[in-house]
Amino acid sequence: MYRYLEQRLAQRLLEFLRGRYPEATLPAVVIEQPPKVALGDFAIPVFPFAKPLRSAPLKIAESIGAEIGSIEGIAEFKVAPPGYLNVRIDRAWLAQALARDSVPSETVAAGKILVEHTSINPNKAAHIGHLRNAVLGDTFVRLLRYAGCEVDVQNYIDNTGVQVADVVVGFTHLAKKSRTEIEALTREPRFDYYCWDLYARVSQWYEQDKQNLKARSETLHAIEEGNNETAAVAEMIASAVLRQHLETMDRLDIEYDFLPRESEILHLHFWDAAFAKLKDAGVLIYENEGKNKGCWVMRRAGTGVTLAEPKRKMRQGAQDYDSEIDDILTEIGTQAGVDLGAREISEEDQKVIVRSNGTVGYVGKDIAYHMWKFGLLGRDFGYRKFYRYPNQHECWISSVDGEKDHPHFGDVAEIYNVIDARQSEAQSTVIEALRGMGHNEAADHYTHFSYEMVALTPRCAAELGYTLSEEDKARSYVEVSGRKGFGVKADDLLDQLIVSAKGEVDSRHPELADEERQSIARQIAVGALRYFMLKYTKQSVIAFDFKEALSFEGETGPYAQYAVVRANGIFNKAGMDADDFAGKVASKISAEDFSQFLNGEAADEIWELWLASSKTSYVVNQCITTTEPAYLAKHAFQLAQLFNAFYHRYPILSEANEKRKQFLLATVAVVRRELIRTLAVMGITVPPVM
RNA sequence: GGGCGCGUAGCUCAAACGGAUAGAGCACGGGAUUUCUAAUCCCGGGGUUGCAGGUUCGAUUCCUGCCGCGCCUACCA
Repeated sequence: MYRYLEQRLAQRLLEFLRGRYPEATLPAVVIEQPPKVALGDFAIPVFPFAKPLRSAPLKIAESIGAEIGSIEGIAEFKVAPPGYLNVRIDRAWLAQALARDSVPSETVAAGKILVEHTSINPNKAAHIGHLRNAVLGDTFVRLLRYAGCEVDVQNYIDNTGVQVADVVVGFTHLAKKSRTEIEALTREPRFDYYCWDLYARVSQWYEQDKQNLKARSETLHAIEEGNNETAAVAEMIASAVLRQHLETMDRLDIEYDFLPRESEILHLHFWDAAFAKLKDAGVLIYENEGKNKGCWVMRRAGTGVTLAEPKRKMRQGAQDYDSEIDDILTEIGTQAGVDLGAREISEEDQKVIVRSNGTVGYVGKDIAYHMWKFGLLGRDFGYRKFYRYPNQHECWISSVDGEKDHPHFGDVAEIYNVIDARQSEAQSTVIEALRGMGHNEAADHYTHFSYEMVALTPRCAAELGYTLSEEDKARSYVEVSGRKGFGVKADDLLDQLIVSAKGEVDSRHPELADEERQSIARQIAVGALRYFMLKYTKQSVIAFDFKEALSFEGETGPYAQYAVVRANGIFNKAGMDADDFAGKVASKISAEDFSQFLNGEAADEIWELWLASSKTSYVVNQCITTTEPAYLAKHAFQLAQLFNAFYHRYPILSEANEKRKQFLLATVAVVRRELIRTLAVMGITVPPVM
């Protein structure tokens, strides 16, 4: 509702200004939120209008407030020095709309959206870095779905890379296991943990003697080749580890629709199709000399002069974009002696796509894969059922020979790739390749959802028994490394959270059956973990520390869950059903009652709760446009915090004035509803008791 | 060397688009309801937003330079 009102206000303001000052070129109207509710609910800084209108900010604010006329849902305009026009929402109007839970119709962009996340190499157990990726990705999927978008979720599996080869080498050369022995191991519950250790051992083994690396290249070659014993073993291992990753993520309620694998990109010759198109478009250049002699190379993203990017940014950002900029940029290019059609790329700006031996690197495969995503490749995967979730949801996997009946993946309008910041150059290269082939539309709808890594604090590393170099000890964090077996495994962390939560539940609710306490503990653990991964903004490196991650107090998931449990407690005590009450709120409280109980300074505190409750869709929208789910966590925390203060200050069931009691119950019901929704988008459910 | 990012309270982090007195949590000190209540609430100390300039009515936010830190920069994936 808040978003709806903001849009309406912005529109009316624009109409008014255009009508009132037809000659003046006016800056864009910005609508902000005042620092305090007492000031108002929206704030419009009018400073930018002072110069074009040749008038003092306060005067302008005054005239707008006086002349704009009435707007439904807006109560009044108030001028505030040094130059703000503050807007008060009609509190009763908004409360009624919220009580009815009326959702203004929204237009959703047409076309399917593809979100790719998780993408763990299937050669070891998932660790906390992977958890951040999966939680961010899954939450973004939920955000898009909440906004009404149609979304496919993909988890890309690199099952033919060196990482898988390494663990195969571990089984064959170090553990010396036969195929049947390995097969038996894959059925063990923590096969991925076994691989975790083996992978670390293999890395050490390579370091002991560089000759050992021969085993790696032979194995890798055999895997890529396919149709042999080594490839079959690799496939068996990768599939088993993948299955365990899916189980791990399912513990956090994270599901996928499709698992495209590199092996099919290879065996279905996606690259051949892409290669031909890239050569035709002149994106790839054959290098005749230098260190990259005999390779097909591409210009590294971000090097050289390109006009497309700055122009696009200007178009999006500036309303007064002037086509003259076009000419200016071309002029600059000419003066600098840059011929945009030039084929020469300096050696350091070259990115090798096809090696001199004719094999393609991973960026090349990624380009082909992304052409497939946008339906630009002219080829498709085969599809096979791979994993059925307990809720019967089917997850498909790529296959050379697919099943006859299958859903259609790919060919989407927009994609989001949740991949950590270290890969931003590779991502940009793929985007530039699309642009180079003339697929600007696709490139514009390609978003690298970039985030920073999860690292360990030196203290945490010490707790886990790792010995650090003096240099590392001095750092504020140390990068995790699957190769070294250095990190916190996802399942271990979740197990630890569950144990910790279970202890709390046991002491608080000894009357419950153990099974029930276990289930509550799981919900709390998932809430804590998912919240923890979401509360940091994407570009912040999470320096992981057990103390922070295991906390259930303050700005945490359990804090927010607890607020809902408290709200439920009120209704339970009153012998009412919370959802049922929420559905009838609108008919129970008249506009006069709302008006009476929400207006006046004393009501500001409760109004703040209603106002915050109205912001869910506003926040969801903000999260999507900025690809930043952290705002959602902030919203949940704010709702919970306001509610807890309210809960403490206002006794509800003992309220003598019956109308006021109904109003207070309505407040609880609406906040509860919005908090449950917000948590659901974060993938967090609420236990019956805590 | 080049590219990207970061630097805010003792610690971990907020402050989208430049806006009103830079906010939370943790930690620390003090306090709270016979109630729907303690995974909670209230109060308190804590800050020259790395440094120096610039643009602006206004800068944590934009620009330039410097200092410090991280990541990327393979014919690995």
